[in-house]
Amino acid sequence: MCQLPSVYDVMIAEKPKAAEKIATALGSYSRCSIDGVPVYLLRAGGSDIVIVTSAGHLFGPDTRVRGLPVTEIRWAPLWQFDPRSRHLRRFYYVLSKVVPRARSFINACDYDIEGSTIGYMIIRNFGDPHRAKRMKFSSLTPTELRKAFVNMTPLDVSNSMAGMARAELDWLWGINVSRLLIRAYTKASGRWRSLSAGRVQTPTLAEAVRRWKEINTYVPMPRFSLRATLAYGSAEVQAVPKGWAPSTRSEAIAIAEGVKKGGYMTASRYQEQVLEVRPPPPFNLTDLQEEAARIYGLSPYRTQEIAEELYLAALISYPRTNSQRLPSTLNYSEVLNALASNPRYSSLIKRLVSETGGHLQPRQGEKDDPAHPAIYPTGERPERLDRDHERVYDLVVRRFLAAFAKSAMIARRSLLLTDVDGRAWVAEGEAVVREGWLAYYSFSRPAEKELSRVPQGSRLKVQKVVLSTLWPPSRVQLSRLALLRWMEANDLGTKGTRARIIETLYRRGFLRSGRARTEVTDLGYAVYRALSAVAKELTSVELTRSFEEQLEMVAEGRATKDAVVSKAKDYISSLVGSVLSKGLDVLGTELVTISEGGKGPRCKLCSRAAGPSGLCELHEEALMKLRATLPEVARALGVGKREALAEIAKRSTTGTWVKEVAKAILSGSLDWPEDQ
DNA sequence: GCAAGGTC
Repeated sequence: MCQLPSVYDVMIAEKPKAAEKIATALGSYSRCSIDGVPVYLLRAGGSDIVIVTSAGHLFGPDTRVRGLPVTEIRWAPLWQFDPRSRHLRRFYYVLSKVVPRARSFINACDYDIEGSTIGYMIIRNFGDPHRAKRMKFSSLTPTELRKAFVNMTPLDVSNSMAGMARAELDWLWGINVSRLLIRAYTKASGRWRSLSAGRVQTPTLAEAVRRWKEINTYVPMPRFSLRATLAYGSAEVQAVPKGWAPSTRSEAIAIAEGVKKGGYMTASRYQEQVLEVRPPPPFNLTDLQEEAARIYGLSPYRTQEIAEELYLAALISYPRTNSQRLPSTLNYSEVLNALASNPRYSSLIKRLVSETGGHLQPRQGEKDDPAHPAIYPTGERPERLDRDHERVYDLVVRRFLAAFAKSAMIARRSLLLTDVDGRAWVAEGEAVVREGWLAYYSFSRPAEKELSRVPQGSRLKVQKVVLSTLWPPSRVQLSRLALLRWMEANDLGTKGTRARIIETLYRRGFLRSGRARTEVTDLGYAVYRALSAVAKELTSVELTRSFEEQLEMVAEGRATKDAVVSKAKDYISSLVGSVLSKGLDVLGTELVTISEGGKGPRCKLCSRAAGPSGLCELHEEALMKLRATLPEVARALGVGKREALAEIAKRSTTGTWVKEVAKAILSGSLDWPEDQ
């Protein structure tokens, strides 16, 4: 239990870890707890301070309205209506006991609009915004926190209003359009199903659709690769064309024969270039998710879950960060010493200390985060971790060690050659000449390849020339990781929500993991089409950009939250009204004909609704691309169109719909205008 | 029940 002073100022932190850091920074404190929620007591600036904490948002928008449209928003404690927020009840209880009795209130949540809102809502519900101040800090370091305490500013109400506006706009768009989808689906199919739309998830679905179409309508263009094996003494040298490529198969064959007949190539220049490769910066969450996916195939969401568990076990620092920078206040050698007690890292750390001579200057990245530094190991010794936790932890430790190590030195060697007809060829080699950070973080080690030094003018005997026809795969990717990268590049969602929102798309059945990659389902495509027809703004990142502009106006006091929200209410109500008044037809038709079969003509190649051509628009698009590319493929291969079509139908890199179209033409079940 | 944003 806690004995509170009779007069005190209360300081509200966003999360328990921050409360602890603030307490530590401000002086010697005593800590007690109520219901397991920590409370810190200390004297600072001549008064008694009580530090209490939330655990993220404590309040959120809710409504009693069940129908459509819904414009009534009530902010309510999350634990009262959101089953996943039940843990917040204890925090709510403690805040409701400690805050009201305070003399004044300090919002010490992270300095961003979400933090401003978290603290403001607590002060508004349990205290009094007129007797409140704001602490502004950009990191949780003692110096910064002390500075923020001395330089407190008036409560930043307009930032909180911007945060509330963000929440209300997201909620209005999300709840209304989701309900509209569900209702249309239920009406058209007679079944209930959970469907959803939102400012972040719907543009992400739209991007998945774009990529899915690209991949499935992809027609590979054959490339003819030549590889000459040359002998230099007892060494073998592999040479490939330099700066040119045969454009047809017959040309490639002629060249291969000419080179073989010529018998030798002449070395024109041997070059060696040593590249300095700096260590990668310490991890932010996205980089960690990328590496865990690349190296271990972990989904971004799984990686995030694991990182959060490692954080709660005090093994690593706060993972929901954008920063690639380690705090200068962190005692690096203390962390290294602690890590060295783990036999797994002791010899690596010994090596690191000797290589750096104890001079620990980490590589810092470009990206920063106002609230948190990059992810680093605390040095705490892990007890027992399962395989995936162990892997993620190991990545964090090694990336941390690598940050202090020297650059790697990579020698790129190349040998320029000329064949008897004067064409240029090149043989390449790569070697690690100094390991540097690669010794600590070996996941990025280049594949080494030898290349002996050959003096200029030497003749190298041609042993063989191999010609292979390549059908390069589409460069477009569709996977959880690819979508995550796209979201980050477009500033969609936040570090903490991106992976989760991607999972939502899978959970709703909009996306599905196929054999090798992700696919959009018929349902996902139907939802995308339906929304393009009735709420186009939801399908693009522009809605987020327009939110950002409006929120900035609110934060700067050039617009009020109520004005912005009420405009959105009007807009969404009329959107919902117009869809409802048309009997949900547009939505329902899209949802049902595409995902369930429905009535009307079917595509000759699948069960989707067909257009006038007898094909659905996806196979139609595949047919068009095939038509545009086929002549070029046939010319490159030196064969007729029908034979080229047979080749395309066989290739594993060909897009699925293109393959289906090609097979149908070959079997005669689909007309091919070019034949007539 | 539907969003997206905090964080346990």
